[in-house]
Amino acid sequence: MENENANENSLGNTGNFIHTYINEDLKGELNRVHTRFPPEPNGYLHIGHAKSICLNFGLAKLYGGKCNLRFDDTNPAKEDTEFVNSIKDDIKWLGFDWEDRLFFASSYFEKMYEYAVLLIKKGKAFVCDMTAEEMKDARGTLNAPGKESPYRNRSVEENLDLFERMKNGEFKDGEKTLRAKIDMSSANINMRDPVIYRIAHAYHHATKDKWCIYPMYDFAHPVEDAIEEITHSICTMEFEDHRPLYDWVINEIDFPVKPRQIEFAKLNLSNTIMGKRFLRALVEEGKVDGWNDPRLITLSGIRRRGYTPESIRKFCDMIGVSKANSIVDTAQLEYCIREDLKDKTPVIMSVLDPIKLIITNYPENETEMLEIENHPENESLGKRQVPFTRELYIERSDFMEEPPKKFFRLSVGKEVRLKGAYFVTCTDFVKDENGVVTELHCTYDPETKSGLNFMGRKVKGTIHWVSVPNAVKTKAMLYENLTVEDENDEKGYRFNPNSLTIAENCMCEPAVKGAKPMDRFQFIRNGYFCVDSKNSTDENLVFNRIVSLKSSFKPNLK
RNA sequence: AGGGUUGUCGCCAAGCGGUAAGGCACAGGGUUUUGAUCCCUGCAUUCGCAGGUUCGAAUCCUGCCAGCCCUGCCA
Repeated sequence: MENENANENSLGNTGNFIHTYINEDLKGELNRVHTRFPPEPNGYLHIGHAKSICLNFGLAKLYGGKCNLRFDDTNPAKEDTEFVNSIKDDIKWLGFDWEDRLFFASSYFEKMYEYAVLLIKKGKAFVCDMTAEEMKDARGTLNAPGKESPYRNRSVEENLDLFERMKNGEFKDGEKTLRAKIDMSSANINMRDPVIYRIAHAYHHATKDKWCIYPMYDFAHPVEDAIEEITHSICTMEFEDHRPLYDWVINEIDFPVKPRQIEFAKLNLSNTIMGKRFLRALVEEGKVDGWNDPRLITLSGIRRRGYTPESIRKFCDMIGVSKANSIVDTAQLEYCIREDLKDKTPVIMSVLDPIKLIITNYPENETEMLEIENHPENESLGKRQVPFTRELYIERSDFMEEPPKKFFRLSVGKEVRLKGAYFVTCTDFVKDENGVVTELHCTYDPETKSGLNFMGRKVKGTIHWVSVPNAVKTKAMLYENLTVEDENDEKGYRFNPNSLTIAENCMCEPAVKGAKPMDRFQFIRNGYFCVDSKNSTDENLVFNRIVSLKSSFKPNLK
């Protein structure tokens, strides 16, 4: 057990409060750490789940312990095998391994039933005939105690008989429940004789039609943890006031191992809605391209967008774990992916919004092959040949008819460097009937060829370009936040109709030919891009912009 | 007299009685054939507020204030 200095993560960050708790426990009787990640298979995992996965698997690794993957499938109405598969894929993708410890709450149903019977025999549980409505009325309020159920004092024998008949399907949904007998006047509403078993004649994804009664979370979860000999059961803050009930179940059943429930604050990201309801609505209304739309913060969406598992893990390490509810700045996530990609991603030229640049003093049918490095610092990425011709595409935003001060790009009379090629000076431009610039005329200076170490004069700007006859036309998907703030909306936000911009005429240099789904490039000055795994083909490449580059360029500075 | 919990820089977050770590963001400077990267530099006399204890308090005590969660046969 390497617990002495086990309070630093991979970033060398100091530990969080959970390390403190575990270190304390390890000084006592406990000599091992065993955690679990317990998703309900009722939807897709998102980045908030990644925080929990990194926490649970990370703790196990840190303390030389284990972490189980357990599907908490106690509510057949919401769950499906489709989700268990996607959840497994996402966890693997994130880089974590549950080894041979894949469990399902549903595989414990038999044992759970026996434990429920045990509680009945101890006089700690009873079958209740109240309807949901009656129960609600009797529960009391935040300020007033509840009333005891008239069925609370049934004999053990009667309870045993009734509970067995519940199991045997003699009653309809909602007709009866099994309730823990605790305290209807507790200030903690969770302790007011909570329902621990309900009747649901429903098809379960794993147990099919075997059961028609299902345990409630508050009963099932501590039992699952105890069966798996979990030492630390880590969950989110909203379960904090369920902990007395968790401990009640553990103690009444008298499990030999007593897992400790520890709560932490779930992740919130600025300008990002994490809620399942919101995500589902977007998918069902067709506002996004399925659960893996690259704008979504589902793990499948983020993966398709081009985020790496390393970047997500780094992010989770970076934001830390605490009990304070907080909103993490999305800039931190973007920092993590740039940081991960910057040294290992080849840098090539691609023009998102092209206009034509014609070098009037360059021969018409000539093609020069220029050698350009694939990464300014990482030489191991090698070099490539890039064709240069009289007609080029450059970025529309690299020319201004009336440039502000400190505009280091092109305007009539200005000279810039074409990356890896020559200096060019703009002499003239052409507009169409709508006043839109369509073409630039420039002259180049042969002496300024890249690599010749020309020192005659300097230019402030270097812009990227793509040879017109050699350009590979592709599509680039540019993303923004899915929502925008809206004070007039009751939710405080609304769908952002501009969350997707498609650059239909994205002109790339030939280096992109043969790119396969999930291949990543830095398009110089434009950001990191990833070949879309859904819509891209060899003939028609589609790129997703993972993230733009940071920029200190302030276009408004006059 | 409901219960639980949180409050340290714009955003995360260490700190656990010895005189405010770190990261992101931001600002300034240097390098640069990406206005990127990289490299420096700056960025809380102060820890929700008010008292108290102490030689000494973000850390202990008291009282306020604010945020979040809880009245599913969801998890």
